[in-house]
Parts: sequence; structure tokens; C-alpha cells
Amino acid sequence: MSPRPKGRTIKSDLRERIIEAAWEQISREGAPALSLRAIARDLDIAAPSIYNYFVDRDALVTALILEAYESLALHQKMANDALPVQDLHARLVSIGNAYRDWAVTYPQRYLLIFGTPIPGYVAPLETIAPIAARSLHALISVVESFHLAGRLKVANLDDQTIAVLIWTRVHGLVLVEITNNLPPISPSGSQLFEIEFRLIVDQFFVD
Amino acid sequence: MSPRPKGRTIKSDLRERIIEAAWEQISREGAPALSLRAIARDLDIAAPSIYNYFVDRDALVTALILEAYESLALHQKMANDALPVQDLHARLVSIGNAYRDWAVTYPQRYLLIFGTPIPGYVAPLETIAPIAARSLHALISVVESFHLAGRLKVANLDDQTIAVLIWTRVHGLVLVEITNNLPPISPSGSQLFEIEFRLIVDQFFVD
DNA sequence: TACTGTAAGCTAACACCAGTAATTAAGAGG
DNA sequence: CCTCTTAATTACTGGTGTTAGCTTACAGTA
Repeated sequence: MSPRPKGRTIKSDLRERIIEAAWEQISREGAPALSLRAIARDLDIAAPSIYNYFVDRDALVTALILEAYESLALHQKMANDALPVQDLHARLVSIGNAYRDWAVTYPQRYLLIFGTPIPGYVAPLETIAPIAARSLHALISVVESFHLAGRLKVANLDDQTIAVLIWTRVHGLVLVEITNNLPPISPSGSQLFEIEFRLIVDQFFVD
Repeated sequence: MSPRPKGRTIKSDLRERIIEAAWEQISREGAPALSLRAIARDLDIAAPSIYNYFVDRDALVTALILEAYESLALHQKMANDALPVQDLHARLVSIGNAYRDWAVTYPQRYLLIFGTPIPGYVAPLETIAPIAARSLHALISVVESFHLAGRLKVANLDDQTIAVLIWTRVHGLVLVEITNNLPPISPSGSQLFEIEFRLIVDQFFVD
């Protein structure tokens, strides 16, 4: 219709600055400590102004979760695409390493997505589910490729289930590492990851 | 030295009632929503009275975490002791099932222990670590028994590492289940657990 | 019995939080 | 120039953890 009024397009880009400040705060203090008023202080604005851009705190959290999934999915895709299609083993390892790297680089984002839900927050599944699925897509497609190549060791499980199991194994390991719940006697997170990933490959795929 | 004054021992047992109310609240609303004032309302006392029994909110949380670990460790021990010492496979399965059962029965307690830390809370490791270790004890001892019986399939990993890996697998699965992060297409939590546990046994132990 | 000290409750208050209502300043379009 | 909309503001409500200071009841002692 009518061209976007200039005032709007030029508009202060405050929405993005709010999200940026929120990330800044999350990486410092963790997701559950996210405070609209602290964001407002950081940005030198009045707290209620945030409500011009997000209907409430949950809406902001949802936006952050979407961004985090987006980032994770992108890293997965890059790790996957970085290697030749036919080298399934290399692609699998690349995906796995990229997954852990992302998690330990952005532990608070990882926890925001997969950790204990924030007190009052309930994720709008219909918004998040599609993009959440995308972060598993690279893994599923590699498993399917192994299957098509006849290189699956387990015959009685379908590809999706295998992918989910691989994911929960990696997820559990990564989560334990970034929440500092590794037993003190155990090997380091990265060592353990390497061992576990070898075991995963060994159990499911002909190398 | 001098005998505990009667007034103290008879004392209102308020401390236990606070903890009880806290559990009640946690199972309803989840750990991060725990509120001292809400507890006080439930018990018809003034909020600051709680500070007679816990130096601050974190101290209460620590007490709750200890109780939760205690309960988990006890369940593990019972599951372990319920079966003959020599039937390693049965004991392992029993431990595994008990672990998941406990987690799905008390999801909020499980999340309290292993989930995203509560906003300001930092766990006093020296208090928690010993009892936390106990909840892995049953598993470690079974793995050691398998080792002594010469029934370990993997030769290059020590018992502790194997136990930790088994735990992180089960942990990841259980956590994904109770935080509702299972991909919609995947099998149910209990089915997945059964599959995964079979894979675990198959990979590490001679049956 | 009367006195004293302490433990454990209380109210009041502070500083923070999310969110709402009402108001103002500024700019766009007629 | 006037009006309408948008995005900012301040003021406020009701929630949170926590501290300070007061009060009450009771144990131990003289």
C-alpha cells in the first residue's frame, strides 16, 4: 500500500538492541536471571518501552530461543556442508564436533533451549517445533545416507530413532559438561566426548 | 555438653514443615519458581521467620538438593540390593529402570538436581559432591563386578569411565523426556529407554 | 518467686522484579 | 494547521528476597 513511513523504517532499531542486550545479559548471568529492567538500564531507556516491541517477557524469551535454534541449526548445516557428500563418516564427526563446540561456546544459549524451562515460561510449540526440528536435520540426513549406503549395523531400528538416540547421548554428555555435573574423577568433557562419539559410530555404522 | 534444652528439641518442627511446603511447591510449579513468601503463606507464618532456619534462600535450596540426592541414592541402592549379587545383568537393568522411574516420578526433583541452576544459586560443591557421588555408586559397583567377572566387552576404558558414559546416556534420555524435548516423531520415553538400555548392555557387557 | 538471656516469632521497610495505565512529544498525512 | 498514530515517558500495583528492630515466651539461675 502506502510506502512505509520514514519514521518507522529508520526507527531506532531498538528491538534489535533489546535482543542484543538480552544476549549480553544471558551470557553473563544465565537465562533465568534475564530481567527486562536490567536490559532497560543497559540501554538507558525506561523499562516499559520494551513492551512496545515484545508483548511480555515471554515473547522476548521466545524470540531469543528462536535465534538460538537458528544459530545452532546454521552451525550444524555448515559443519555438514563443509565436507563431501559421500564421506559419511567425516560428515558425522563434523556434525558431532560442531554440536559440542556450539554448546560449549554458548552454554547459556544451549541451556536456554534445552535446560530447565524458565519459571512461568511455556514455549509456544507451534512456533518453535519447526525450527527445533531443523537442528536435528543434519544428523538425520547423515543417518539416512548411511542407511541408503547399506552401512547401518542395527537393522531393527529406523533412521529417526537412531538419530534421536545419538542426539540424546551427545545431549546428555554436553549438558552434564556445561552444567558442571561431571563426576570429579571422570575424564574431561572433550575427552569423554571423543570416546563417546567413537562408541556411537562403532555401534551404529560400518566405518 | 549440657543437655539440649527442652524448648529446642520440642521446637515447632517448623524447619521440616518449611521443607515439606517447599517440595509441595516445587512439584506444583517447578524449582525455579520456589518462593519463600509463598512457603510462608502456606504455613501461615511471616516470611522472615524462615530465616530462623535457613540463612537464605540458597541454604533452603541446598537442603532440598541434598534431600533429593539422598532419595535418588536410596532408590538406586534398593534397586541394586533387591537382586542377587551374582546376577549382574538383572542388577544393571534394575538400577537403570529405578533411575528412570525416579526421574519421571519426581521430574521437578530431578531438574532441581541436574537442570539449569536456579538464577543466583551456586551449589556448595564440598557439601553436595559426596552425596552426589553416592547416586552413581550402585552403577559403578555393577560395572566393576562385570569387570571382575571378565564380562566387559570394551578393554580400553576403565570402569569409572564406562559408568559415567552409561549415566550420561541415561541422563540425556531421561532429561529430554521430562523436559518435553523429545522430537514429536520419536518413540515414547519408555520405549526409547528400553531400546537404549538394550544397546548399552549390548555394547559394554557380555550378557 | 523474680530476673535475665536467648530463641523465635513478628511488623516495617528496602531494593528489586514484571506488567499496566495514563500521559506526553514528535512526526506524517490530509 | 490540525489531527492521528507511534513510541517514548512517569507513576503505580503487586510480587520477590532480605534486613533491622521489636516483642514475646520460656529456660536457667539467684
